[in-house]
Amino acid sequence: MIRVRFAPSPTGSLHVGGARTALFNWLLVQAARRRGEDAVFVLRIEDTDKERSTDEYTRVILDGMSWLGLTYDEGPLFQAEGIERHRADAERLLASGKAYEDAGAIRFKVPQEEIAWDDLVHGPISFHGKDIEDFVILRADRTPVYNFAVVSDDIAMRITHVIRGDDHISNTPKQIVLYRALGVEPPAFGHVPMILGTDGKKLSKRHGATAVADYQHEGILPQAMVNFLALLGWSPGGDRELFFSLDELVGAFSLAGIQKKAAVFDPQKLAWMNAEHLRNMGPERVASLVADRVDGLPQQRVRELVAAVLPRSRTPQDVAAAVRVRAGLDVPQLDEKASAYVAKDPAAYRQALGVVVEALTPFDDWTPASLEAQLRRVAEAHGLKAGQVMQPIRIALTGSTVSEPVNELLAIVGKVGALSRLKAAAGAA
RNA sequence: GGCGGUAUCGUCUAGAGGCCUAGGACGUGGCCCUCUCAAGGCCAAAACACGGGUUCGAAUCCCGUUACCGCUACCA
Repeated sequence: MIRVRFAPSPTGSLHVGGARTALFNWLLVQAARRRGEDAVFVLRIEDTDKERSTDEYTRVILDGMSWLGLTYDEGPLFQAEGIERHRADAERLLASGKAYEDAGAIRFKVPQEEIAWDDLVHGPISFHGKDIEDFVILRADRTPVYNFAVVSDDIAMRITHVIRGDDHISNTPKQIVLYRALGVEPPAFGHVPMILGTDGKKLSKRHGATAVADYQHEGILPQAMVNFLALLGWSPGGDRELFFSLDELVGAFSLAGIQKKAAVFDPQKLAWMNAEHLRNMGPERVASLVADRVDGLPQQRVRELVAAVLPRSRTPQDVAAAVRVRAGLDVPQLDEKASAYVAKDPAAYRQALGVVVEALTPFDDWTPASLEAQLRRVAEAHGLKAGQVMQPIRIALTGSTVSEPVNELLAIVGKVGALSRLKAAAGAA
């Protein structure tokens, strides 16, 4: 039977570091269940700051976890709700002489002995009591201090495995002596590496997006986020790194693969991984993902547009924008490179579009293969290179210098829409 | 300062004494494909922090040094 807990502070966001700790705990539970063991995931909120609006902040954590697909079995339990027990536990230590009063507060007397444990990820770690000062467990205002409250709560929740960030290693000996003083065998501890920003410093706001919600809004898929986070500080061994579902991850997960060293969060790799996940979903599922952004186009039409656009998209936003412009829902806005291309020789751009319009207006075999042949004939007839004809079309139709091949682009846009767009661009440029 | 943790390409990592001329991935550079590339294919540059041991043999084990990180609060 294992019971683990995830204990975030309600700070108004679910930090990627916290999300990853939650993920590791969750994975540990799921993997145990798969082996037929009883396993329980408890959610505990460290809500001690009365100034914060806990309900709202807790909501953010819950939302983040559910977006990632991380379910919990018990909770959320709140640290503040255990305050009577914390006080009673402190009184007990006071009564038994294991703690003493100091300026109105209760201070724990740290035993002068070796304090060691076998860390689940680091192996044996040991401290000596003489290096740890007696610390306050109950403040003068009778509120508990973190190191004491967690222990009391984890005992009450019968937690067997504490998986948390490396920054807690130095807290662990304090907590272990507290467990013993309270007459309870300490749980197993595992400290997972921290997540750093690209400058090697602890990931913080100044690194840009640090909350899972930020990435959600940027168009990162939850599967991609989970996949990426899992691989930050953990490795299945070998070369595998794409896991398209939580289920695959559970199958590969083991505490043994957890790294000891801190990992740098690389947004570029996340972006790549997101594109992989997006393509893996396929046109069908991506189409339903962007369904609410395409103004009620027929499903079948959305699906074929998505299929055309998917290979060059990294996020659902990319897909939606590309689909909309091809469907005629948005007028193409020339991006920087496209503007530069046109500006280089506006007359040539306009002329190329002119001859294309002329050649395509009477052309009815609107298939990729025929369009390709027709376009090449046009180019040759006017002494132009293929690119001098193709690129203006691409820009006029999408506003971008990058897209699927132009013949395919024309086919997917359709004759009527393409010609009117081309004519407009030929006249306006 | 004290205590603790960590140390393989720029980044994520494989590696658990010989399989390592150190593998993969992101990113970077080049080539191919080609009407474009944010698609696809191929190639390249790029790392065992340093110094001592142990061993026939060390990226892998031990010690030291250095660097980085954490804790050292009546913060969590």
